[in-house]
Amino acid sequence: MQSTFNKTEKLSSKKATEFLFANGKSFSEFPFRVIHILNDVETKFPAQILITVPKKKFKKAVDRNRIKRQISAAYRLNKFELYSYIKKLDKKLTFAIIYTSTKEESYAQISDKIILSLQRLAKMYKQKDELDIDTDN
RNA sequence: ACAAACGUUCUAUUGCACCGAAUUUAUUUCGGUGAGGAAAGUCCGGACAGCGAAGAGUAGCAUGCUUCUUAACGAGAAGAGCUGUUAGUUUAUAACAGCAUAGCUAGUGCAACAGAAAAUAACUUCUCCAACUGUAUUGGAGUAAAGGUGAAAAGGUAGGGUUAGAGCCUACCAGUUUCGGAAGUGAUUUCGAAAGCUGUGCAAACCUUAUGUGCUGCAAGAUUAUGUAAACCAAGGCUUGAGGGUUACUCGCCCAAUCUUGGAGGGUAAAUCGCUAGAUGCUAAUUGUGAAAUUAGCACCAGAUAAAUAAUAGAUUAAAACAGAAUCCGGCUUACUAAGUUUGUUUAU
RNA sequence: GCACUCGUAGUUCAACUGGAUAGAAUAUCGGAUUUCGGCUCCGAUGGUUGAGGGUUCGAAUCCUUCCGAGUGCG
Repeated sequence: MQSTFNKTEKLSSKKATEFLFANGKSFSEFPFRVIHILNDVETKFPAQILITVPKKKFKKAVDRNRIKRQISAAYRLNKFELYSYIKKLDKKLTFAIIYTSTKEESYAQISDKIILSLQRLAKMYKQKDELDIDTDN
């Protein structure tokens, strides 16, 4: 499997975005805040991601672009563990990553924290999956 | 010394957007292209597109020495005038920097404190006349020569003149306006003559005047499929003028309510076009003081839509900034890099 | 993409279409009062009026260029 990051892996539908922010559950893993929910989205990939960096904290477009690129690079290299869990479910996962720190962090730190938060996300849906199986039994 | 231009390069791994080709019908492979001098601020000007049933005027807004450049401009070039600094000094003048530089002699308004008075100058002084009376006071008139102020005090000096004074008159000096000659496309400069003309400052105060300007912005606007309102259209009927629509207002223009029947269709979400070959770029020659223009040759150089152009590691290095296209151009403004290279100007040797 | 508004002591606000020393409350500090503290009273400190440039005799105020904060329209 290749560590791609296509247009179809990004959350771009307005409706789905509104649904996510209205009904999604969230947790924060500094310097990120993750909002996530299951939804029916037309894509080949098991998940769609939305990366945002607030304009209030980073005035310059160059800084915002750089952080977004670093996050997306970290995501595409470390997404497979999450995919393996989501693939078992019928629905697709949509989630947003919001950068909440006011400073620019190094790439090593961002990559570590992305791995951590993806693991947390994966764990939550793994538990649900197993619980469903238990109730069936 | 100052100003301008140039805005690191390469390797490996993993990736992104668009275009083309192949394979083949939803993917894969290969190749090509992929941010800036400011892409920024949005301070101006245009192109392009739509809006008004056709149009006119007003308001509003902007600009304001001259000539030129330009598609256009509030931008730029070359000049004129004014102001300031420096050098020089009896002056003259030179260099540099800046200037929203039409009109307070169209009208209105404002000018704190101080000062007699801040724009119709009479408070004190000075002079004359009258009263009372006895050497002072009161009243009337004249007078801008003197009065410590102030940012600014009503041309300056000298003489004449007068009751006292005054451009009241004369001479010289300074300025203003008008007329004429010369130079210049012109702003203007310069020479001469005339007018006692001497009229404070502020228009980035209201305003007047000249010129320009319709309004809204690519979320403009066009098309497609899904599908339907209380909004729209047509016909009939009622009504004959209440009202409604039309860019900020006025005129003008358009419609004719409520009811019945029929037709067509919006919001919302999405896709395609608009969308990148152009007042284009580079080079050379010619013209022009210059902004710039003309001609010739060559080139095709981002087009995304939560938004691609990158992430990591390493090398090169003294160190590498400001910063990321969103319809497109021309300017202005602001931000900014170590060493260096190139170009131009000036000064010194 | 357009169209606007506001920046004044540490904080919250004033300052009349330009006039002098930019004022008030509160906070801070000092003193008085109290056995001590609070309340109260008195006094002091604190401002390059967001930054630069211009107009004017004179600018917080007028004009202009930036910086920052915020609002509206589609």
